[in-house]
Amino acid sequence: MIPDRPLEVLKAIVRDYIASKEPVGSKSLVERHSFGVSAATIRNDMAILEEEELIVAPHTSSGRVPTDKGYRMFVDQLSEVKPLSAAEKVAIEGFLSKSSDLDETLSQTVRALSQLTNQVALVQYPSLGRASVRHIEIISIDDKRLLLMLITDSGRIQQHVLEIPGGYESSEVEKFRNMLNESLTGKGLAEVSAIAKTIAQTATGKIKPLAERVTPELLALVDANSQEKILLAGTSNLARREDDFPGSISPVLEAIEEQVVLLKLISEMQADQHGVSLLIGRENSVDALSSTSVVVSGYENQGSEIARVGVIGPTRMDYSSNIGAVRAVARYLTKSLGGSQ
Amino acid sequence: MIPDRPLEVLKAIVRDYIASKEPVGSKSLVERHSFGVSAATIRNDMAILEEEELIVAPHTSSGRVPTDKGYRMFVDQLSEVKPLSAAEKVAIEGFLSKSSDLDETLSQTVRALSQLTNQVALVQYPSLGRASVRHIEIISIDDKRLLLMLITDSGRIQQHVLEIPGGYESSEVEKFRNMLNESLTGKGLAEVSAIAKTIAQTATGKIKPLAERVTPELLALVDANSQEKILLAGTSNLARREDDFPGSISPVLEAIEEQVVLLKLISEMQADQHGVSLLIGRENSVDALSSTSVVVSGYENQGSEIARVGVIGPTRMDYSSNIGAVRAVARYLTKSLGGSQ
DNA sequence: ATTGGCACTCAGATCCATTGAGTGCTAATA
DNA sequence: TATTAGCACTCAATGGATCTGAGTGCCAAT
Repeated sequence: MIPDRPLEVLKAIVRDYIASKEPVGSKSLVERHSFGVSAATIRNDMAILEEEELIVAPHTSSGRVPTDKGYRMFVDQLSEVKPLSAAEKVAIEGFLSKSSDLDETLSQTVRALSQLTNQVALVQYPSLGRASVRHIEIISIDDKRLLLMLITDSGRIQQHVLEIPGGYESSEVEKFRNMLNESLTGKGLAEVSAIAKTIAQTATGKIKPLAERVTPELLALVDANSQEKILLAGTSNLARREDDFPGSISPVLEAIEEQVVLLKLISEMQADQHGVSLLIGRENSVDALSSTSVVVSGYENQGSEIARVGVIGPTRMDYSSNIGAVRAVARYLTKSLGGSQ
Repeated sequence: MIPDRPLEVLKAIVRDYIASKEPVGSKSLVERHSFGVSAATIRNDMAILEEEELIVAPHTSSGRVPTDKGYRMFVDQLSEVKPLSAAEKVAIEGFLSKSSDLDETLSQTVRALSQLTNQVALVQYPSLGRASVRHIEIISIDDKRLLLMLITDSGRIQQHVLEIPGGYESSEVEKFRNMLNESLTGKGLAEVSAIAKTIAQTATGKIKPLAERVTPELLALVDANSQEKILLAGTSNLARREDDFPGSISPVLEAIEEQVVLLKLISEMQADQHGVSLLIGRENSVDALSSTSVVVSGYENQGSEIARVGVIGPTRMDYSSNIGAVRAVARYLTKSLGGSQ
């Protein structure tokens, strides 16, 4: 275990390094913080930290820089996160309280979070999981085309236009729609597939061709709905911190645009203390993101987590305030969804 | 007017500079192209070009670099654009032929274009303009909430969830919906406002409160529909060309994230030759975009342009192939919309 | 356990000379 | 008149060489 003062030294190093981006040395450390001991003593402490691979020297006899492990220890020690300022709270409320529309709410949220943190913000759409069918609608667009809609209880709406080359009769559509809703409303998305197939098979008469045409599309919608989706905002915030990335930022941006990878990443993260979960540097498995950290939290609807929201930025980030912001936004989001659901 | 050979020299300079990013000098010019004259002669020609501010020397006695004006002259001289390769055509077809859903089509398009050009691609959602109402739908979500939908003939679907605190009766909703559709279907979005208000005013009895609640939301939808929207893809392509931007890329990325600005920009562009329109460098009014060029084309539905699609990249871009790609994608998009509309 | 002292290290800044691609000009040439 | 060869000149970039200073590690003294 690491003794007390060395731990304090680590914290000081992390804070100073985050603030200055300069490797921090024993002397500047004693100058800026009042440890009550000499630089030589601090050096001894730093030797311990280096031994533990919590800090590292970029080159022989230069200041030290925290390692991923160092950052990790730092955030794990973080007993309290920086609360939002009143102004920030007002800003969030203003952003989120306006709409009862899921799409709008999420896109406003992600923008708010990116502005709040000056990082790239991301929010995951509520997906499959425990989502269930709230309503299925089939709307006639013209004589040959229908609009099929699936609304889930998480508020997500998915639609698809399909063509019926031979046309259709609206009474049949009506009948079929009612059949679908009667047997599917309230059912979990996972169950939809089996039930819908049964309906399609048992359909008779004029409805049969319609059912055969619509059912696969409905399943596709369910699929699309269970397909994860992410909203991003503030990519330029990453670019503004160019020098925090060794070579070029472009691989980082590429990785972030790659939604599949990101989704996998944030889905696998487990919330720890503060209800927030984070991956620091190489703790995540994506190579291009090895000098970024990800901070996410879950947001809830009806008491259970439905998706995640967070930020991604350089490892050298202000963890305390980012954790605070992510947590706060996640809560507001939960509240905002709860209110309108 | 500029004589023939100097013009050829300009073209050669642009091409070489685009390829190498190095200021190009008279000697390398005669080496790489067969002008049949000596370097000294080329130097004289270059003096003319410099006089006309078509090229400029980054520092005294270095090679020359095209100015915005030089690029402009270059593209205006461009008699034919690079056609897509067979492979590229196949790629586009593969991308676009899959869906009849506007959202999907556009998002696939923008991704295809960004991959094709290795630039940031953008596509504008069809908006107001000549769009008209195809259908209005009101769907009951639960006993206190309705989903209001507006479908335009451009295929754009806009929806909004609204709460009716006091609940509603489905027969009234039905009746009101029919009223709306009867008077609004086929009408231009611009006319909707007036008509809807009349309906709301003439509504009587039980429908009245419903009408009063729904109408403003409907207008908001029309508004949202006329509100321009842009889809972006491939931002990391810009980052990959970092060195083409003097200071840092981050202001460029910021400007691109600023949809309002971008929209204004591309809306004001007038198609010239090739059915494609471009802004080179400072020809656009956005300061942060002074070292980028924008290439856009319109795509059509039912014979008239409904929105635009294009790319944005460093001034030092391969205009020929980008123009070709944008034009091709715009055509495919028109075709793809036409086919399913 | 802490500290003052000291020799040592090394990245980064500064200075300088060299190099070479490129220019502009002039006088000769076709 | 248009082209060219020749030449002096410019200047960014390159590559040492040197200097500087923040910072280290270690040791002997407290």
